Amino acid sequence: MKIDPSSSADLSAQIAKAIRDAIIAGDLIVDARLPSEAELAEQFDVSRPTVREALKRLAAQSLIRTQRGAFGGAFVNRLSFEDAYSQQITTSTLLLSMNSVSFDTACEARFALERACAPLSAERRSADHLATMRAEIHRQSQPGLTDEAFCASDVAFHRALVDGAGNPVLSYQLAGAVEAMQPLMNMITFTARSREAIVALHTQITDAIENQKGAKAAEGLTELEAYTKDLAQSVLAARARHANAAPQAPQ
Amino acid sequence: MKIDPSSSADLSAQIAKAIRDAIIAGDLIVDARLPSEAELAEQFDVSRPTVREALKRLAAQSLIRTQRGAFGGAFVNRLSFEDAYSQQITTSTLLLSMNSVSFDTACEARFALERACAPLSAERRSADHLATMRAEIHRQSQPGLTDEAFCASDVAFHRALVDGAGNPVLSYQLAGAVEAMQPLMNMITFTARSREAIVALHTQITDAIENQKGAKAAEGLTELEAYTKDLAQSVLAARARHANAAPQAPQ
DNA sequence: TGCGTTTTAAATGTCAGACTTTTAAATGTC
DNA sequence: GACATTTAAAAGTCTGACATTTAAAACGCA
Repeated sequence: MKIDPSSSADLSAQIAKAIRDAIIAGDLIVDARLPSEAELAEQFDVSRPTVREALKRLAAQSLIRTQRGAFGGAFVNRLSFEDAYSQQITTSTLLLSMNSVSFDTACEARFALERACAPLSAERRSADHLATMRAEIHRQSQPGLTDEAFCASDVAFHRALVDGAGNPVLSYQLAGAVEAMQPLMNMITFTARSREAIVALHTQITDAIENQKGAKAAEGLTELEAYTKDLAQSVLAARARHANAAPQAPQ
Repeated sequence: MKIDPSSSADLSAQIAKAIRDAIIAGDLIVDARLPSEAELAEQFDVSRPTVREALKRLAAQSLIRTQRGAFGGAFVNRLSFEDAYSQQITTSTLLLSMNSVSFDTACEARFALERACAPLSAERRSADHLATMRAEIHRQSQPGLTDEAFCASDVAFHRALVDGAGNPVLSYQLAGAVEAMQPLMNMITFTARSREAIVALHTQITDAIENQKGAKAAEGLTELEAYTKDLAQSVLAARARHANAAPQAPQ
């Protein structure tokens, strides 16, 4: 584990990279204790604050955890699925919001991935997953529901569908795709009418999953994708018309 | 943007969270300049090293970039697809290596996701993507290729297949699934015989993509998945037999 | 006036040393 | 042996300083 003193990069970044590489290469196994900050400072020939900055970088990626007190220190963290989920969601959300990705592109990706889960989910879904899906559909039919709550329930429904496949790796990958769409979905105002159609499609999909008809569930998802895209398009068109009819002064 | 001084959590973690939330909420837009470290220290009523640790946490997630010099500082970073790719790959790789995910589970997830791209790729693939796929197949048929080079070429082939769908969000999501498998794939020794079969399946998939037969390409991927799983199973079985025949002393 | 050079100030990067707080092991006491 | 006390190690934090980088401002020269 060495750093290049002639490099122009931040020392803390170099040190973080050296340690990260050691973890990825397996030189530092899970729960292994890193040397103390003072020892690392001596090893890399830098000051303790610099080492600390490097360690904070690793902590931000959940690669290490720190513990205070005697026999404390920095330990290689076992990256849990939960940690990976939330990182995935943060990254995906920011990626979508910062890169002017079109609604259609994001929507297409999300439903394509979700269709990949459908056959597995149809094969393996437990009573639990089905119950969750039914419960969320029921919630979505409640008239007084806010748009935010409807979207949250929508996410929960699709999460249950994905989790039904019983493959944690798949669930992890899909977490970003499904959850990161929520802010985009929130931009669409759901009328009572559109909610009805979505609930109908959700029911159709759930029925297919329950009857272990993977292909039929995938079809339902395709219909839902088409409907969502149409909805978004009409909302955007209406917004554009409104902007033309009553133009706002540019900010 | 406030922190809770009574919280037991690290100050730098709290500060990082406050800034991260502001970015996600859109209060800090892309390329906006954060206050200088000294100003942030005053705002949050902490010292500059503490602020720096918080900023390094954000830098580790590519949320900000820093620039030295007058009128430098920390700026909200536009999370590029490239940055998102590499984070995705790092996270996925560590997740698989640290959580005793079975080869079958990872393999299933990867091919399920890849099948989701097949119809889109068949519809939209450019000459470029097809050329890349053919070139990688050709490389894979070279007899002198090392196992590492074969695996790298395999990844490149599948990347081209995924990129052929022309959906950057999909490419981003798949990056982790495909690349993170490489270390697991490397554990399997490819004999000349198995390479032949894989090249044949790759050719079959490429032909289907070229002829815009998405379903046929998906079938090819299913066959490839089955073949890969079989291969892994036989390798593991052979390894277990060997271990029984000539048991190693436990470490 | 206009262009190139130099100066300067603001900001990050780094260091040294000190103090605080937490924690668990070691020690002592009943 | 169980419980309280001491102690030392380590992270967390602060202060203050210096080094380095960088772009804008000031300056000088033609």
